[in-house]
Amino acid sequence: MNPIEHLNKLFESRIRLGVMSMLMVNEEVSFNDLKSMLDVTDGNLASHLSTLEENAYIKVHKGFVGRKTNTTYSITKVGEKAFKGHLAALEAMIKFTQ
Amino acid sequence: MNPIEHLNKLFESRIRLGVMSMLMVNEEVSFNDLKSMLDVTDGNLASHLSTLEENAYIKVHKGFVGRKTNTTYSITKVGEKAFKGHLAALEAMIKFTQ
DNA sequence: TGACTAGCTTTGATGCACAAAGTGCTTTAT
DNA sequence: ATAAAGCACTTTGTGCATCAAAGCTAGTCA
Repeated sequence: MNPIEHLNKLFESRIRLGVMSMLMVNEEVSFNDLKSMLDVTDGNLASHLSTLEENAYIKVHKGFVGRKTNTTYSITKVGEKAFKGHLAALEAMIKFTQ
Repeated sequence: MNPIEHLNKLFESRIRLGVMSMLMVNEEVSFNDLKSMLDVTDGNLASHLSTLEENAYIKVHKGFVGRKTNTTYSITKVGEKAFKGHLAALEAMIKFTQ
């Protein structure tokens, strides 16, 4: 049995992994919160977010806080399923090693 | 708290992750067994193995089976520690998301 | 008006993953 | 003896991903 065959390619990036983790825990997270919690540059974050969005793992909501623009992100059903699948694969791998 | 800050960069590759898993479970694994279990080309495997070796995570043993050459790999203390640290970080992240 | 924030996009450099082919050595088959 | 095949690489080349930095647009606050 191959211990790694069910790992999701999209989640090999620590940043995308972090984004998904944050979005599993929080209903909505703003661009700036993601940026500071994951400690990345805005450009870098934006590009990872757009890959996740292209794969329909997350969705974007452009809104306001007071009169300031505020973009938030949330996980989709598809994304949740993909992420849980990945976690299951990781857990299987961890069990495998014990 | 950043959920991904303790993840090990070397273990972002599924192949290196797979090699380490195999070596956690088995005292020694041959080149060909790794190759077939992880389903990779020999060149690709060799290059990942050499990265792991450069980082002292694994060590090589060149021997024989009968009269045929047989190279096996095993995990080092350093590698075991690094891998366990990575697994702990993954587990923390998984817990974080639940 | 002038500085500042938010959220991107673009650019460009660097590095990595991977397949494929080549290599040197040995074994096994004919 | 010669050919074929296996083992364990190394080399080469391509394409892709990561990332920082800079640029950009639109709005905000002083």
